[in-house]
This record gives sequence, structure tokens and C-alpha cells, in this order.
Amino acid sequence: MSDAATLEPVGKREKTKAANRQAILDAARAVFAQLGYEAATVRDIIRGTDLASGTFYNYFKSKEEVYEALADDGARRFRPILRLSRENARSFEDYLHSAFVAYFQFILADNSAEGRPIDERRPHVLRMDTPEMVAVYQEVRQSLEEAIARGDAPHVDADYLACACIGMAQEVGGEMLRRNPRDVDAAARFVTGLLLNGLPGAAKKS
Amino acid sequence: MSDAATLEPVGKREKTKAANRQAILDAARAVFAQLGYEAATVRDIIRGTDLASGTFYNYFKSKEEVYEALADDGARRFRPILRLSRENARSFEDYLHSAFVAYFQFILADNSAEGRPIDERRPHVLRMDTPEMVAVYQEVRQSLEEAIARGDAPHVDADYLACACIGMAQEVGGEMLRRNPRDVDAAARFVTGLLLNGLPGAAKKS
DNA sequence: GCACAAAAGTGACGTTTCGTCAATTTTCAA
DNA sequence: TTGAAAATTGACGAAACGTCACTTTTGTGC
Repeated sequence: MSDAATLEPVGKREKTKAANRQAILDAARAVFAQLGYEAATVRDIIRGTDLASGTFYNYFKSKEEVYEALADDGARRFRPILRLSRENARSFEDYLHSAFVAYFQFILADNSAEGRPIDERRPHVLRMDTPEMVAVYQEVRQSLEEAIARGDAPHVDADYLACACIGMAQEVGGEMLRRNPRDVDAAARFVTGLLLNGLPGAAKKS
Repeated sequence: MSDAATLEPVGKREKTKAANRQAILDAARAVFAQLGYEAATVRDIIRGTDLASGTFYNYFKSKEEVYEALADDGARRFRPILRLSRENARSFEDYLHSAFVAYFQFILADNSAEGRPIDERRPHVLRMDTPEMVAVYQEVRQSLEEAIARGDAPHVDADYLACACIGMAQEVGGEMLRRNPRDVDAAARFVTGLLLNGLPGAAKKS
């Protein structure tokens, strides 16, 4: 019981460093939710921790960089979920559907926290340019490319297709959050149907 | 020749007021393009005009409000173009295609100005919540609803569909701008095909 | 344990930007 | 022409910024 484990933060240095960074991120999440992104200041964030103002700049250059780190965090948590969808899928349709379900559930969970309306919290949009965000994009594109190569999907422009999927996920996901009740599965079925068969595939069954 | 015309700015008051507002917007456009949105300050903007700093606040509450006004402007210019697409369309497919072409050409024109990379200019995303932006959304949704009612399109959830169209237009449009050459028509064909027939409809003709 | 060097934390400080406001100039209409 | 309303001006105090000399904490070699 003494040798294994201790895989990451060993020394006290690294442990507090990781803890401080996380404390700042947590505080930032709370502050953004409460004041909105634009109104929040670096001081507001640091006040939510027991650190001094100067310490903030040991970890991040600015409020923007904190936001990117949060986005990155989200993407990093989402990626393995997405991968699972791919591995467990029995068909291409199944993959698409479960991937969208995963994404919609993800944003649903991320937005169940209290605070002001979702839209005011963020600098308006999950930017597509942080490293982890790009990784998610690549993951999606690669899945699509493989499906095409395997013959599960027609020969389409994989980059455009990935963009289309992400764009739809974002906008339809946002609309889903605005609705009541929030029906993740219905939204996922809509998008999946639209992708596979176009408008006829998205038609309501009535 | 003396009665008609003079529909909008008559008195000198209103004329300079409109001119000042426009001067601020123009300066803001330039400053955002040059410094990026985040780095730009209210002072940077006002320095681009011959007005004093205090005057800025007679017209806008903040940098954010200026950005919204710019987005609003864009939407206001885009709306009639969109309407034309609808009126001149001979079929639903034709409508979709020309609407996407219109949008892609629009963002292409908006981004041919010099400056730093597109992504750094804006607070990341054409927000969907300014009044004119909402109007564009409504315009799209209404077109789709009419097409459905007319029987040109199947019975689908018009709100989700409008969101999907807008999301795809944004992301695919962004990707189109990143490419070289920038082929507006190809992008529009991709999206239209995807909407009408799903993946098979988006397939490359090869 | 002790001592010393490297790393990290602290908060006061000068700087920059903010938003306001009393004073001034411009416009309009009587 | 004149006076009141509207708009502009720039200086000012408040607020946030980012830095840096100094202190505290941690790791290492003796």
C-alpha cells in the first residue's frame, strides 16, 4: 500500500499549485455565472479565493485566459464521453445520435448551475480555437472520415460536415436549453434525422 | 422639387447626431479590426473620431453596446438581401441555396477589410440576441414555416430547423472563409444538399 | 535537523481606463 | 435677436490593471 498510486501531484509544491489553479477556475466559474463575463473583473475572481491579487498573474495572464482554460476544461471532460459514443455505437446512425445526446446532456449539466441567463455568462460562444476545443473538432472530423472510409456514409466534405454538425449542435442545443421541458432525446433525434436524410428525416412523426 | 424627399435627417441637430453615431461605429470597426475586440478601449475608438471622450457616452453605454450596434447594422443590411432571395426563388431548394449564397457573400464582403485574423476581432460569435439579429432569425423561421405550410417541405420543428440552418451557416461559413479559394457556391451547395437530402445530398459529385 | 537557494505568495504602487459632470458651445424657435 | 434646450468638452475621482520588491514556503544537500 505504499508504492503504487501518487501518480500526479507528489510534492507539496505541485499540489498547492494545482489546487490554487483549480481554486481560481472554480471562483471564476462562480463569478461569471453571477456577474456575467463582461462585468467580472480579475479582482472579483481572486476575491473568491484566499489568494492575493498578484498571485492571479502567476497562473493566468488575464480574464480571457481564464475563460479559455474553462472552455478547455469543458472540452477535456467532453472528449472521452464522445469517444465512448463512438466505441459503443452499433451503426453510424447510432453514433450520431449518441454523440448528440452526449453533447446535449453535457451542456444541460453545465447550465443547471444557478446564476443569470446562460447567454450573459459567456463571451458568446464556445470558441473553437482553444487547443482542447480544436481537439474536439478533430475528434468529430475523424469519426466522420472513418465512417466515410468504411462506407457507412457517402463521400462528403468531412471538414464542412464536421462544421455543420458542430454548428447545429450549438444552435439546436441552445434552443433546447431555452425550452421547457428540455428534451435532449428529441433534439438529438431531430439533428440526427436531418443529417441522415435531410428534411424528411427530421419530420415529426405525427 | 421642393416638397418630396428629405425623409430622414432634416435639422442640423439630427444630422450631426446621425453623423457622430456613424463616425463612432466606423472608428470602432477599424479599431476592432486592428487591435482586436478585447484589447480595444473606448478611448481607442473615440480617438478615431474628432469627438471628445465624454461624447462617446452620449451615444453608447460601453464598448459592448457598440459591438451590438455593429452586429445590428450587419443584420439590418442583410435582411433585405435575404428577403429578395425568398421572393425570387422558384422552388424551396432554390430559396435555400440563394439564401446561403447571400449569407456567405455577406460575410465574405464583411471580412475582406484588412486587419488581424477574423476570429480575434469579435467577441466570438454573431450574438443571436440583438434586436435585428432576432429579426433575421424570425425571417428565416417564417420562411421555413411558410414552406412547410405550402407543402414544399415536410412537417418539421421550424424552430429547431431555423437554429440548425443558422448554426450550419455560421460554422460552414467560417470554414469557407478559412479556405483558399473561398468558394461561396460550393459551400452553399453543400449546406443546401445536406438540408434537403441529408448526407447523400451533400455528397461530392465525383 | 540545519542552512541555503529556488519557487511561490503578497499587497502596495504607479498606470491606464472608466464613467461623470459642471462648464461651454451649438442649435432651434419664438 | 435672444433665451432655453440640446449636445460637446475635457478634467476629475473612482476603479481596475499589471508589476515588483519583499516575505514566506518548499525542496535539497549536508
